[in-house]
Amino acid sequence: MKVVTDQKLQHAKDEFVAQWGALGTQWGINRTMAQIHALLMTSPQPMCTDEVMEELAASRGNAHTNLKELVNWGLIRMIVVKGDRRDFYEAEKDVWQIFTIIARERKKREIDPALSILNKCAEETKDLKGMEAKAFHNQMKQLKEFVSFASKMSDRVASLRYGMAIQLASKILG
Amino acid sequence: MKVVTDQKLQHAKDEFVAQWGALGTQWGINRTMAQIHALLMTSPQPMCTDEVMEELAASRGNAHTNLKELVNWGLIRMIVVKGDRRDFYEAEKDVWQIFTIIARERKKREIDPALSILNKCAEETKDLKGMEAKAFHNQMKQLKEFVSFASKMSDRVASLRYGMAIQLASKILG
DNA sequence: CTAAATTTTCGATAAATAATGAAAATATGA
DNA sequence: TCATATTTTCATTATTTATCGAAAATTTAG
Repeated sequence: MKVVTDQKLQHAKDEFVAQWGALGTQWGINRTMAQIHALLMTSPQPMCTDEVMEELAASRGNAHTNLKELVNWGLIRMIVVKGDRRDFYEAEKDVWQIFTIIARERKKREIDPALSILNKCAEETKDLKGMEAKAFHNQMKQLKEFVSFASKMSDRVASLRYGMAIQLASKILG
Repeated sequence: MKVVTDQKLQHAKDEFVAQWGALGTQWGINRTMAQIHALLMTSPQPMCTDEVMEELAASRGNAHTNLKELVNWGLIRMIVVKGDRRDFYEAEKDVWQIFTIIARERKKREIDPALSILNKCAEETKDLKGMEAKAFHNQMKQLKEFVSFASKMSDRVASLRYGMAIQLASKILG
């Protein structure tokens, strides 16, 4: 029975890692990064680079680069095991933490640059005369205001504690 | 003065189209699709395929494919001009509409598939014994519940009218 | 200081994705 | 119906992005 359990567990884990990796590409992060994240989120212990390489059949360079990138995001952290000179890594497992980290990162990559373009185009056309120029300026302004609003919402929500977020959500869903 | 205005306007439009296109790639949609969307969002009239090709220096195949894709998303619509057998296209310009369309599409591509993986992995491990299996199952469950919650929120918010959304937002931002 | 272990970098290669352009299919008006 | 305009498809090519793997750099123990 123990063996069967282990097999089933291993199967589910492998599936999770593989599928999460495939999803990652939909998501704007590469397969290996998403796979490492999945692997560490479901690993009972921190893992070192060689274990990650082995588990995912990835090269050292690839494993290394993506481990560092995940550390940059804040989705995993480096762990020092004393008496061992290798670096180990463990994932943030709290779902709300994961969510806020991803929200911040996406805002940085997707919302902020859009806002800067919209601001620039709105600014450049604000004094122009003529129907067409006014229509363009107005469209930029509308977009800009909306994106700016979305940006603020994103910050606000990501800064809430989980409990507060749930409370807020109940107002929306209820 | 008219010429200067036209030049400035043209410059701002070109910039918007180019930059929006570059942003699109960050976004999981290809450059041409984002450029066409930018172009049509800021065009006073509907445009036909050849006009789009010309404006973006894109091939017919590329323009065609991405126009159709934008129609599928619901971000633009086909317009029939009588006495003209070409297809014309115009963009949805309302920012709240644009937002809800994109939210729906992202949910479909990013949230729903994640939820299905998490459900499967949680289901497969729900009866397993042992610490490790329980920990894995619990992690899947946590993730699943959160993603499912995010999915409901997304639906709910995207179904609101703009006025309601603003009202709700004021509770959050205020 | 030296040697071994480990991390980091990076040019080369592979894989995935986007774009082209021409041929085929379809629709329209005479 | 036929000729022409327009749309659609898709094999080929180009571009971008991801991965490899080995060399260089760094760290640590003795």
